[in-house]
Amino acid sequence: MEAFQLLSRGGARFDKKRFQKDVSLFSKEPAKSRPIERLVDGELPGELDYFKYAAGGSGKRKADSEGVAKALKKRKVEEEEEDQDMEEDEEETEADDTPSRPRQRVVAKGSNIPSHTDTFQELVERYQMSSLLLSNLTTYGYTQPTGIQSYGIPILLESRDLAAISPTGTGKTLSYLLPIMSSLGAPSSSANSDAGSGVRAVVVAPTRELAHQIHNECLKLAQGRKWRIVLFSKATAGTLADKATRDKVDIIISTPLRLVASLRSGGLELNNVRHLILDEADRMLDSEFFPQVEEILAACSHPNLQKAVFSATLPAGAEKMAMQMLKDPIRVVVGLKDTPLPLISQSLTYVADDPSKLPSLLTYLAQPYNPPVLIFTSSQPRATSLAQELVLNGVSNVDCLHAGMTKKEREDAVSRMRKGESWVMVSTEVMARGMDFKGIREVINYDFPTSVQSYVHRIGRTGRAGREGKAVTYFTDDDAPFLKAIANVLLQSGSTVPEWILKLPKPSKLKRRQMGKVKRAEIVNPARKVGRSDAIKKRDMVAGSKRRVVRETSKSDTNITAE
DNA sequence: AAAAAAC
Repeated sequence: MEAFQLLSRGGARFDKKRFQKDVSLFSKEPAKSRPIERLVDGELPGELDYFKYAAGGSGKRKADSEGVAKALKKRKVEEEEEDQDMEEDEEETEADDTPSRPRQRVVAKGSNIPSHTDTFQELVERYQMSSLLLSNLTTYGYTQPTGIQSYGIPILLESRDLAAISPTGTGKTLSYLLPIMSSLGAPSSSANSDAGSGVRAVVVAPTRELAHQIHNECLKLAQGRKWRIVLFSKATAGTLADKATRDKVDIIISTPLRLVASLRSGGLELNNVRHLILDEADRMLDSEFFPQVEEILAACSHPNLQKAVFSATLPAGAEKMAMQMLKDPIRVVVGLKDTPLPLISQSLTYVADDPSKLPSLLTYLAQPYNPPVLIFTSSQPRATSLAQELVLNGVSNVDCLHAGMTKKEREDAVSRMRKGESWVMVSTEVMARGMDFKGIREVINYDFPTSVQSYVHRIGRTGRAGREGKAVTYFTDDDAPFLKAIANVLLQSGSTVPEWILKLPKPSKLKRRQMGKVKRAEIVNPARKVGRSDAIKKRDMVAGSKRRVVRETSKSDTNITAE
């Protein structure tokens, strides 16, 4: 492993000049005002109207396309009905982010919704936010609140519970950190603190790396104040066993299991916690994490506990759980739920089978590309071996990161990434959520994501804070059953999908057949055949012009955005 | 639906 890392750092093949030339060649200036096509109700932008392709096709294909059209329509209708359902207050506006960013629809739903704010300054007058916080915001370049910030911050400052759904890279972290720090007032170490003793705010996130990143953000905001903000880890758990020390802690940022371990050992009390935040809420509420979250919830016994959940994705089941957990919550949705940012240009690339992936990737990396590139694989061993393969094939500055590595290895990998030393980072789902590497221009899904949520979060590592991004997803014949779901995500966020994908049998049908509701021998094979023959046709086409698939899907999406 | 992540 060490040898591998040395190799990957390898200076020998490192040709910086050539590399820089390549980069400048390919890094086009980000369009200042990107043309945005709005979705008008009941109407699709021409580029999205792929149904027209189906017109001359077979009945089957047409039916499928109509199915998709219906699904899209249905979703719209649902959203509208949802809006109409509300007897309580509702606010809907176009939140204007910084001029360079696309406007995104913000829908706030709930009782007595506090009005949003267009500036951070306003918070000083309205909520007596300290001017120190304001100046820290300015120092770190937060000039104007994003959609989720302008709505979420007042809600949290008015002590309301909140479920916030906002796309990747739109500033969710600040949306909860700022109100927490503002309403905590004086650090509990100060003499005139009347806040009682013990930890007063807890932020829970699913990975160490993310917790670490949130901690860093928190420290920035806290500059100039004697807050005690603790990133929970093995080391800090020891010190916190001392009650006197523990009582001076203001904010804890932790992964759930770490927190639960401390609760169980009796080394930690959360009975004075006033603010509890679940970041990446859908992940925190899934079957693996939820029992731990429940334990944390139970330990937060203060009657004035404020709870809030944040995520870019919140499937119906998770949302229900969240809403049950929250008290008289306000639900804020920015953009369209479970949909990536339109700034990310997405494409699907067919690679017949697993062995064909590596050559495709190598071909891709042999050409000028925009580093750093983040590559996702489906397992830790696959991440490791892919990274090794890339190094063996002469790719420079390859790095690897997964949860099987030691804490130190992980930290080092992240810091190399932050410093821009990694050009190619191979990783697993650990990196899928929340991580904010500003420079990432491209995400490659080497292994197909296992859910729509995973896809949305993975590609959300690029296109952050108003920048453009690119996401390529490899798929094989085996991925066919899940291809359509992802293809719909592309469509909804304004990227185009090769028309032939729509000919694939519906996932439900495939699955039903695989489950053997009908005789296997009869059904499974024909089902496979349908998928295969399409795939083979496509393969032939690809063989004829290797890059066409990529071209096809990515060319036209440069100018299309949708909400 | 399924792997990865949490200690």
